[in-house]
Amino acid sequence: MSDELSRALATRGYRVTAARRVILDTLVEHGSHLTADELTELVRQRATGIGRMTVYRTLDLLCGLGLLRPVYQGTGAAHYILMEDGHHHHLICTACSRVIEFDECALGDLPARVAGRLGFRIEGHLLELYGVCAECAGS
Amino acid sequence: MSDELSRALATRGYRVTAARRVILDTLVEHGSHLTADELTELVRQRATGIGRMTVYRTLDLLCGLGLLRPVYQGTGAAHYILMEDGHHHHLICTACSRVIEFDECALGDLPARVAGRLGFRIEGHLLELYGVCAECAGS
DNA sequence: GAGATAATTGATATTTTGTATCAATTATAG
DNA sequence: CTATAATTGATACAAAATATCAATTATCTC
Ligand SMILES: [Mn+2]
Ligand SMILES: [Mn+2]
Ligand SMILES: [Zn+2]
Ligand SMILES: [Zn+2]
Repeated sequence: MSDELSRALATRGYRVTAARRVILDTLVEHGSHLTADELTELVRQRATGIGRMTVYRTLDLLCGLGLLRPVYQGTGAAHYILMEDGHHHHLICTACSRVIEFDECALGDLPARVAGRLGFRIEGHLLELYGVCAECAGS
Repeated sequence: MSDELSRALATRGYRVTAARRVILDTLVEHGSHLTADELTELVRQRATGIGRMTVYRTLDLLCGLGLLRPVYQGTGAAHYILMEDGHHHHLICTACSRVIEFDECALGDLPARVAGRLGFRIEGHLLELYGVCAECAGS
């Protein structure tokens, strides 16, 4: 929910402005995987006059809070994924670049083990599995 | 080793040219996390006259073969990580952006389970754990 | 509510990063 | 060596990200 993102901003002293609200709503409703400029386009369909810079800055803000994460998905632009509950998981076809999400998160005690050894406090993770999808394999 | 990368190119019909050899050597010896332009700089210290495009293309080639992977590490440019044995693991401090590698790979049968369900043939993965490092936490 | 204060915004300019093109070069096969 | 095709690198271009700053807006104090 975009409400959660709003609250996350608010509790850290950031203002939840009209522009930011539209950006967050659009981001959440579209379900991530957007680039900054793609998001700007969508945002401008809802509210005219929102600057590109504001979108970039809002994305940076969320990234800084660990709620969002830039990843590559083929092109040169960053695609942003929401880190709901701190994590996100992808299955990516290296042949057709298809990206599939999956929820299963069976890392077990790996994060805790690694973190403990190195003195980290873990907050989340991104797991991307690479392979060849059924369509691309059977050709 | 850069020999492995060379062989990977060779066995797929790509020529292992002088320029490519220097690029691969530099990439491996420096131990990844470089951007394309950073790598270009380093490459040019070893062999003058190597074009930026050749570096970009060689990186693309390796990415296409699943031996390399672009990730974001703060800046707007792609940082390339070597996918030795098909995988790579990061521990990233969200406070200071420090990136630590770890080898431990205890995903268990997760890849196989997810892959089986969706008809994927898995070739590798990237796991990034996000958190706060000891230095940043104790301040 | 009015004014002071500081955060935020968006236009603009600039830099950085990535891509397309193409003639010249180089590697490989025969 | 010659023919062929892959590769290269200069150049031009496009896309993406960042810097700047005056104008606007939100919040706080009164
Ligand atoms: Mn996703
Ligand atoms: Mn790494
Ligand atoms: Zn596919
Ligand atoms: Zn740190």
